[in-house]
Amino acid sequence: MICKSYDYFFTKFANRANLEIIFLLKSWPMNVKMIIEKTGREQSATSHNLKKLCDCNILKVEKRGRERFYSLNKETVLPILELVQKHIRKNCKGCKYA
Amino acid sequence: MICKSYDYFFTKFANRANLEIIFLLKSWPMNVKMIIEKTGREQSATSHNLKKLCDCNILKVEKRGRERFYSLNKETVLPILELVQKHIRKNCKGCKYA
DNA sequence: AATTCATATGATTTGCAAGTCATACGACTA
DNA sequence: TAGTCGTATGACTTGCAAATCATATGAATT
Repeated sequence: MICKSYDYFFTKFANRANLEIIFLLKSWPMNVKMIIEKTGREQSATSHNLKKLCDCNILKVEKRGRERFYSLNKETVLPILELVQKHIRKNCKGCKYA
Repeated sequence: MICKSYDYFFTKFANRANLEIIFLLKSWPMNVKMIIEKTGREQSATSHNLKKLCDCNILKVEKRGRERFYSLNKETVLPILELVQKHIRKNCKGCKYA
């Protein structure tokens, strides 16, 4: 069924921690330490999250020494976020969390 | 935090049953009975799902007698689905579910 | 070579969203 | 007005994704 891959993709965005990482990396690439500092979450949890985000190419990694720099796949992710923002602004005035 | 409303929105798409409904309603509006028939899922579950999808205006409802017709908010949802499809095709060749 | 630093990994636990079950409700029909 | 049809609702249960915990890895530094 086609829905599977969509589900798989959307799942990554349906998570506060992941979204925080994504929004954070809109500015510039960061290594794990920086990401942890900014988000205030656990190292291990963050590492798991980063892996999943890489799995479907929402993020990409680059190794430098013992650090790893994660960057956002802006080409496809930013336009999606824009459309979603548009929807939220237009349609979610009365919504629970908007 | 801004992420909340995004999370809330994306959660609706990160679910097989919901996605099936969304894709189904790309063709035309349907009442609950039709939706159940096509998806093969439980009436009660479907009703819960439909409610959530309406909550953030991914779907809208129209009452006709004792039936309720659900239709997709094509204006904002279709463009999002297209971009996501694009991402999946490009970036998820080797992904678990793509 | 031992230690520390940056990060990943695997196993386990846990929280919560989604499904189930039972029931309610309102609109139509006989 | 009793019954049934289409759908919603609320309480309860459950499955699974995400967080946690403990440990590993590999690269730098001493």
